[in-house]
Amino acid sequence: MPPTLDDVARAAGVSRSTASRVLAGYGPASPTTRDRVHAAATRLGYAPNPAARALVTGAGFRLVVAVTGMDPHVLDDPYVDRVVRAAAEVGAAQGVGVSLQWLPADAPGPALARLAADRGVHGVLVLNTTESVLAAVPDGLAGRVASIGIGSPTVPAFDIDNGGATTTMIHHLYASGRRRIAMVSGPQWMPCTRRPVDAYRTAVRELALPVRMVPGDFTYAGGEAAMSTVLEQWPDTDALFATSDAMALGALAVLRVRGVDVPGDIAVAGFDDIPFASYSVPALTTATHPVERIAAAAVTAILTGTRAPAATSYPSHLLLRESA
Amino acid sequence: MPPTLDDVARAAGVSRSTASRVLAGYGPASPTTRDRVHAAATRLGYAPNPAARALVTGAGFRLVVAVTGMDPHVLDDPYVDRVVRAAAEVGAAQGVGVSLQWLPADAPGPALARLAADRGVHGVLVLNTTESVLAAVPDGLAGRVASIGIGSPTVPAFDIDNGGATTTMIHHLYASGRRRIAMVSGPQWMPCTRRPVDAYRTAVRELALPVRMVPGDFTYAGGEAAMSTVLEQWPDTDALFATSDAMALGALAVLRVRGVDVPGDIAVAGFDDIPFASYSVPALTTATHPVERIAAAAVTAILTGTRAPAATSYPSHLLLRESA
DNA sequence: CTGAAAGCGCTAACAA
DNA sequence: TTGTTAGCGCTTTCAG
Repeated sequence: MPPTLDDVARAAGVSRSTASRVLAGYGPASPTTRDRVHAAATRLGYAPNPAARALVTGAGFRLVVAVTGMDPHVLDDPYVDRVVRAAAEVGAAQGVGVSLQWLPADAPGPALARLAADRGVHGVLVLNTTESVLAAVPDGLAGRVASIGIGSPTVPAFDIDNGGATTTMIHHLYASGRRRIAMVSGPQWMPCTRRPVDAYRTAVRELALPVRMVPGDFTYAGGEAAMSTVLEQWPDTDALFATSDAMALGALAVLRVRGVDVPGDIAVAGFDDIPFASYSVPALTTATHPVERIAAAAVTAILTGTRAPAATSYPSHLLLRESA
Repeated sequence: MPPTLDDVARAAGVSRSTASRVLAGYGPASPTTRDRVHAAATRLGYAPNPAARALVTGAGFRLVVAVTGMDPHVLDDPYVDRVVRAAAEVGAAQGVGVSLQWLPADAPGPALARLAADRGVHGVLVLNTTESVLAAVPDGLAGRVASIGIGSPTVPAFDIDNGGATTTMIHHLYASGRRRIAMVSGPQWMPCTRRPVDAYRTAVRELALPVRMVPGDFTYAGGEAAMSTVLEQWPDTDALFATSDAMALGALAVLRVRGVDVPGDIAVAGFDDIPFASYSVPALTTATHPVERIAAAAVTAILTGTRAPAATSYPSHLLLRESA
């Protein structure tokens, strides 16, 4: 049987409450007592029972990653994998585990209510969220929710600066001589699509370039379709910025089949820096997407319970390779 | 305040223990009582407090994914991401979270002991494990550990049949006319490397083909190096089986640079079916690696506490594309 | 600065 | 078939 706090207290010759205080680093305690308790604890290999602690403090011990989407397939995404992985790694240090679930975009209320009622839930990290989902976050969850993406007055946001990344990318393409730059955006219902679109519009207006925008869906197939559309609609396009590497790789495939030289005829840039972006032919120019760091920060904010700033933005960095 | 079991019992006009029994679906209870309790529970929106339950049952509420390796970087692997993701999804249903940590291959003892002592740990899923790690699993963890990879008398194994996959792949290559088939294995210290190697040796012996084996490390760069070695050592090689898609893609890159036609001159096959295997040029022939299903089964075994069979093997399926 | 006492919400003997 | 009882291990007032 693992030692309990009582064992430690007895070994140190103090009461259980004193031992508790010392080990929590909380209230007053004489140096002597402090030392004795710590010594006893380490000697016995004492580890607090998280269940007992959770019971009395009312805190949960599980962090839920809730992914907004139309259907449960939104969970099948390497991006989600990375977030969960990072969360599971950060949580390990504090003894909190991570669980993953889908949050129906059209009716998030019940699921959120369930999370709020579940005493086992320490906090919630929402992904791909929308305004309506954020509006449906119950008061019971206040202060223990964070979002990777957009935020709200009650939900702090941790997000990549994809608007800035877009601006940087367009300027890079312009600087390398491109003058007819098309962009493939994400799905229009996703809030994370807005800033890149705005940034693109602003940039091309300022540079006096034509607006060439095609909506995409972040997938390889979507990238193929978008590239075909662009080629058909604006045959003289000399650069394409796709807001995901998967779409950029799809675009690359279409251009290869059609015998279009990249980057000679058309430059192609992606976004995310997925593992194989550097192994495509030509190697894909893209921008980083420090998912793990963002997720770690969001999880830490939830776990520490510190009042996080309304929005924390993470810079993206250009990765210049061969395709643009 | 969320309702407690006492509230439910009072609302149903029964004692707390009766309510507990009914809700647990455990002991005896008259149909009337049963209905009344259930009705009260749903009316009140009762959700049991997992901490209280864990405290009294002594069960943990956290499943630890422990990845064996030389250094903490072993966690930076999409494969680990997938396992953790699958575990987090399965655990969500039972209210258990997942946390992730590295298990030093050379000194797994202390970490394992800590896991065994931590009352918050429900069970442990070990990855990439070795015999010595399995031998170091403390008794305290008995019955709540599972392995994806090799197993031991106390640790049930859930694994892909990579030996069978190898045999199938070699026979496929043979059937398509290849007679000088090289293989790039995984790192030799990893137990999961053994069966494919044995299967390869057996297959080529039976087919009266030469043995051409190069050790790899599962990485893209390792695949490049291995391909170069093969070309140098056995220039007339007409097929390469790499035991990871990443290595196969590296091999493909080398062949492209050297102007070797794939699959015309050399057939290349991988293993894993990573997301972009189908988008390489030529599209990669490979074999599936149903990680999520395996992980889900292992987690379920730990969670249900059922005595799992010593080893469960999952079949791999050939995915014929262009490269072989 | 320290100890006594109460109780978090639940399960599981045991008694009725 | 049901209720009573006794904790699980910890934190936290409240007295000393």
